[in-house]
Amino acid sequence: MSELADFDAPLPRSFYERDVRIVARQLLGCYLVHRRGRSLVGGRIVETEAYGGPGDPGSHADRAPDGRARIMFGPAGFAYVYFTYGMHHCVNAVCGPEGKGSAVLFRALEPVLGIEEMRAAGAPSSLPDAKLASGPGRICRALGIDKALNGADLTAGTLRIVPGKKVRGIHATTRIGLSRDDGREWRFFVDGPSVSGGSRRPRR
DNA sequence: TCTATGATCGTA
DNA sequence: ACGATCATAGAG
Repeated sequence: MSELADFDAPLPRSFYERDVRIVARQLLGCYLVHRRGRSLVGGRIVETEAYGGPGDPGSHADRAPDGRARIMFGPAGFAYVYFTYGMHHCVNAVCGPEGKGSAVLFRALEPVLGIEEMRAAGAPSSLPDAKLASGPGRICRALGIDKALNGADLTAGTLRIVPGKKVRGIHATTRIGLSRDDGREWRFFVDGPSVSGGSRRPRR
């Protein structure tokens, strides 16, 4: 994987076991990579959102802790993958101490590895390469992530996060697309063409 | 059981 | 601005 850090040296579990806001910021610049057969598909993380446990009205963990979000209450460093709007998957990394119920949602990647595979996964031909993983649903479509990866160990399985270069110029805004929220600025991104561009997106 | 809705995206 | 499309949550 050439200029990238090694797929065989993923972030350790201790990285995820800290406050979800710290982890969300430090994940920027790291690489989310999925090994599919012989090939690697992934990119540089440029946008994340932090979700707290009970008490964060925007978090799935605030609603039904024994439902789909129960994986959020388990140990850190595992994937929480859910299906929404009848057609999209979204992927998170469980963070914080076990039982806290917090996680980081991956919202956008800058495509780096397996760009041909990303495009073949059903992206509209009008989408430029930079936008192939721009948005939580697009990340999962581009990398081939679905509920089969719910609960997967991000430190050892086929879906991993590997360290990258430290980033500067992190912006913080309110989170996108929530019906219940309290305005906390827990969305983090670094400027660039791969940042998601939904119609409800707050400006910098 | 039944119904409403969503941490979205593509097209108009 | 709207429709797709279905698992989940909340109501009855």
